[in-house]
Amino acid sequence: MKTPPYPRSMGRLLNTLSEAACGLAEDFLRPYEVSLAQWVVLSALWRRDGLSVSELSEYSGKKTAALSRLLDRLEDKELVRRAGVEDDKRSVKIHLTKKGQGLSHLVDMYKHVNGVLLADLSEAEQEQLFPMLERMLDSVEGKSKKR
Amino acid sequence: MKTPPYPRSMGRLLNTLSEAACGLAEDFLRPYEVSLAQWVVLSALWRRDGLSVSELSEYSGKKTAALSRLLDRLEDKELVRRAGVEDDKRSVKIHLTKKGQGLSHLVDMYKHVNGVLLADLSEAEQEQLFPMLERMLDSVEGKSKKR
DNA sequence: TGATTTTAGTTTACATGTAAATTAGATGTC
DNA sequence: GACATCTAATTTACATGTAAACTAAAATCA
Repeated sequence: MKTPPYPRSMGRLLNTLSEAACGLAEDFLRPYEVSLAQWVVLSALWRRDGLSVSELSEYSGKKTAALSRLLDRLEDKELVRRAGVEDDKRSVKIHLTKKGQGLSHLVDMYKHVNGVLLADLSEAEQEQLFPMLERMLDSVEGKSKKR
Repeated sequence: MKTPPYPRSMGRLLNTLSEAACGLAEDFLRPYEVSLAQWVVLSALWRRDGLSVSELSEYSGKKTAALSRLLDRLEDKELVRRAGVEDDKRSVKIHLTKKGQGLSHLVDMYKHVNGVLLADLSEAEQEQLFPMLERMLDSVEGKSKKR
């Protein structure tokens, strides 16, 4: 049973595209035994080490509850380590281990995905596409119950 | 910590958009106590009742393993019911209950999401946007390890 | 200062997705 | 017909996301 051609659903198209893009990323990361969710957190730390859980949440868009457990796994893999903060004992800063730093070249993973996604679009088309998508995002965020 | 402006990541943009669109859909469905994942399955059945698990898998893009459990919940909610097939006793057909049929107006939920997503794009822009996204999808599916 | 409210992070319960193993029933081939 | 193989669906183990409850510490304020 195929998706009916009309009326077209932008939501579904975005969803399919997003999952396809995630699939590419997962394929790329699989040899390194890092999940896409983990990569998102690591990529923040590769850019700036020692972020707090809250900062990672803001960066990644994930709730701290989700991060808490994800960080457990990154610690199990010895890619990061939690460190208490002297000034504010509620806060926890996350640091890369040597092993975690060793994967820092993966920070460019998204370029590989970008390359595949944009392979068939001209520069001019990309110039049109990005702003349209960004305006679409503005529309949704204006309507969203969150925020 | 904000997303850096350059280089732009199409993967991330698509992901953010997709999640925002899913959020809209979830908000819309919340009063009916139906999740988006459940809606996808129900929407297939509202169009054609009595699909098998495999057919639902093909339609929804979900693995049968995921559907199996999701259908358990839809059965718990008494929205669908499983029925064995005489000809092939491995196969299971899924039928809407009266209660499930009673929600069939939700089949148009995606139009609400479409409306918000496309609110700020002209007809002409939409005519450009859909084909570009579809070409992007073709690019990914050409590269994907799956299929 | 002492009580109240916020904030940071964690934990728990639940829904969902994947991969891999399992079960039972078709199918195909000799 | 009997054995090997394929297929449909389920089950299990695990990662991840959400919401809500919980803990501990900081900040506010009367």
